[in-house]
Amino acid sequence: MTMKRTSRSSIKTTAADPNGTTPAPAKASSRNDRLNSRFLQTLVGYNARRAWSQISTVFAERMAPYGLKQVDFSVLSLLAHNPGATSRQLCATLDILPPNLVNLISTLDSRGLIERRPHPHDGRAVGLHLTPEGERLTADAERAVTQAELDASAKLSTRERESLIHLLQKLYL
Amino acid sequence: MTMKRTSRSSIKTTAADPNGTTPAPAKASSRNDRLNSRFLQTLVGYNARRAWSQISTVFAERMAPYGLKQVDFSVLSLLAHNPGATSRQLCATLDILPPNLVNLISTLDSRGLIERRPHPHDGRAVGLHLTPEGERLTADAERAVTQAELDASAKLSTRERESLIHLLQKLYL
DNA sequence: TATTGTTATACTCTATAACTATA
DNA sequence: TATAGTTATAGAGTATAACAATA
Repeated sequence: MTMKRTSRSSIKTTAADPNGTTPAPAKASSRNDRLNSRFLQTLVGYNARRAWSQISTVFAERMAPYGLKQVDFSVLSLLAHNPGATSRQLCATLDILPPNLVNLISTLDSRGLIERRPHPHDGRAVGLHLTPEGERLTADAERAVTQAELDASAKLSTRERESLIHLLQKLYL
Repeated sequence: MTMKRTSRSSIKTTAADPNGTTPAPAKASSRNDRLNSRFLQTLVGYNARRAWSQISTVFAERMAPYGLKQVDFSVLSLLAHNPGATSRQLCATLDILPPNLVNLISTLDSRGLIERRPHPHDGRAVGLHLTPEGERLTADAERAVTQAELDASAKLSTRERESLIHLLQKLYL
């Protein structure tokens, strides 16, 4: 498996200089690397993409020990709370296309994390269920994700974090 | 040019039923397509990705007449406010990798929207500038983007929109 | 020795068309 | 005729290694 690069931005920013705005030390380039991006920063879309990218990095790091990518985790978590769900339902809920779910499901099956059972009412469909091992791994991963989220949004207060989520949901729900 | 699919979600939701939670009409599938995704909805990352995806769709539609994708627009807008910027600076600002900017810059050049001039102080670098046509198109595109953003975030008040942007920037800046 | 811009390339993500088996 | 799951495949997005010219 090829790893996503750990993080570009985390190389350039530190806890002491989280904004990366400190004047460059003497050894750095004489030109200023950062451009004026004031207009882009007035856009919800631009900021949402940048923020998501930042959180993604933390997410990927914390999920690596479990061998899960974001979609993998989303599928497992949905199955934990919706046993017997079908591929079609996962696709509708996560807004992904059926062909792109096939290999993912197949891999989770091969790893022994999920099980395909005939659907009780529809011979075409397949009900997906977590195995006991899948349930354990998903529960662990959910705890790790919750912690990763808190770490990635450490600059926000609890109220700010809740407010942010509420505002984001107003955009897409 | 291949068009990104206009929008999955906008087909399934309407102004009258923005959440898509209304019980399915008689003709629809007997099973409920939507799963319980309460856990995922507690995650900033998940919500940011979904919200960005939603805005992306609107953005792509509105930028299609200009023949611009998101990165294209970001580059043009940065050059409008930072004439003479280098590829290296664009990469650092937008968090993209140099090899992935080459064709993009080359295409904008071929279209006559930007110009490459020798850098005044550094023989290795190339200063990028908008052409008059590039300036006109960028100004038009910026107005269209501003309007697209307002439309895509129409469910938010001005204060909410500003608050959302502020909270997102706390995550990545 | 380090950096800018570039080429070539590979891997992942996302999308469409078309097939099968069931309904 | 429509839907669930699948196959094959194409295109976009993102990543690394390595090179030439310049600092």
